[in-house]
Amino acid sequence: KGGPASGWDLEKIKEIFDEFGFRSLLERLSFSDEKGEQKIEQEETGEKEKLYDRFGGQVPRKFFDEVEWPLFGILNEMQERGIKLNTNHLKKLSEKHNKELKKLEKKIWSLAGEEFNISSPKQLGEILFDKLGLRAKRMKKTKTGNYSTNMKELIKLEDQHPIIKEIINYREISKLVSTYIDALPKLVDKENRLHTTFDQAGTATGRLSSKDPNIQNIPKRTELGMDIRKAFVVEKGFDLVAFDYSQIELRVTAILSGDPKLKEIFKKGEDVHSAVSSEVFNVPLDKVTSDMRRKAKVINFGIIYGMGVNSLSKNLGCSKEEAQKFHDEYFDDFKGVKQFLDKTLDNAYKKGYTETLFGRKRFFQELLSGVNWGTERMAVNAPIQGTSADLIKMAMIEVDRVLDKKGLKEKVRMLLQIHDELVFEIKEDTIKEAVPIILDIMEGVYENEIPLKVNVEIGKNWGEMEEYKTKS
DNA sequence: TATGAGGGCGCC
DNA sequence: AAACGGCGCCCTCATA
Repeated sequence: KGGPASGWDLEKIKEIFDEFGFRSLLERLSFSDEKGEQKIEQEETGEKEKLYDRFGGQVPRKFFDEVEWPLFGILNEMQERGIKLNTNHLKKLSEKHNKELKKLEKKIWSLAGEEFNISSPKQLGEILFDKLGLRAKRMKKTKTGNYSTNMKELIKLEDQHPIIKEIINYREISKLVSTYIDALPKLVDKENRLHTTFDQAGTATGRLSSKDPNIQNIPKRTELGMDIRKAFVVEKGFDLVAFDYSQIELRVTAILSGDPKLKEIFKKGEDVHSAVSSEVFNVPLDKVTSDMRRKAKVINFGIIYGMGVNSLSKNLGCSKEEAQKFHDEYFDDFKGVKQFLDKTLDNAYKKGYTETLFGRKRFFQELLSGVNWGTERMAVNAPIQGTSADLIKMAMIEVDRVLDKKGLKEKVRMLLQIHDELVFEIKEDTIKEAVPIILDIMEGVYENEIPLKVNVEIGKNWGEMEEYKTKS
């Protein structure tokens, strides 16, 4: 059964059975009695109710029957199919960057004047703060009272000592090498395919999570990150196609709040950060500078995350007074958003839960017994993040249904879901037919005033994707 | 050898 | 004074 300490994992057992051709034997054994049909039926309903229970009353029965349960089968297919990994490419990256780590290690040691474990925050802290005596303003401390050595703190120290730059460099490389470059190849099957496990009911908001490996946090921000993505490849004769919802959480915010200005921005198809910037800073759209847009972006994210004035000022790198000004200005411009957030919170305190557009609940027992600032932010975020999760789940089952109906499932294979993005492996000769189908389903999954927009990218690997334009 | 906490960090 | 939502995994280190 694979108890917590046994080290056995049901998927692994299945794989082993497959490998030795025992799977069919297993199935014959399980279903060989005269009531075979009935038994299969029972096991299915058993599975279904088991999954339902795992949601712990968070999803309405109807939503479960129509979305979550059909999704269960789809996720299983995605997991079994897996995605192809170019392990040779990773092997090359591993050699190159492990060498580089050795070099950096020596350099750092010589700058420090002694050998130590750079990967140990404790040892690193002793070198930086005790031995070298580095200091900065407002240094953050860890839970255990030591000075933090995280990225943000290191940057503050950067111009004080040449060692910092090297450590930052070392950090990035060692993170990506140990977590991805050296770890992923160990997890592939005989065909070099990587099989994640999606957890459908594991998050508080309704999102999926992914593990062994977590395919939802593959690097992409840095050059080395994109190099790692290049190892995610397609089978010969196929293309990798990624469909990602543009600004889904802000669009959902517009849907849920009905805020006229935010709605208008999306209806006009404007760049939301620029448009919000134009409102908040009271300048015409074409006078929005890149710095103003950057600030608006921080504010937009802040809304989604229930950010307060303090963290806003930290993130913008401005004074609290200034942040307060932006904050007030935003909510003055987007009164509907303000009302929505207030109402969400009010409801959470009254009922002890929040709800998505489709009735998925997240419970906050602690709010029933009084004010709780930490929880408030989660309560504000839950319906936004949750509704987005609902929408993409709905799109997934509709895409699967249509592909099945058209007999395209062999040629159009859904591989991954990364929260607002679906990745497919599509036969080259089917791209033209399949892309518009998937695109339309995703954009049309919830018809309303506010358009949902999906961007499409195509390539032979996940690190070299190009925009795909459909003439429509 | 296994577990859990701590620090840190990858993604959306 | 004031740390912003959701995840999973790496290494270190103490402990069992």
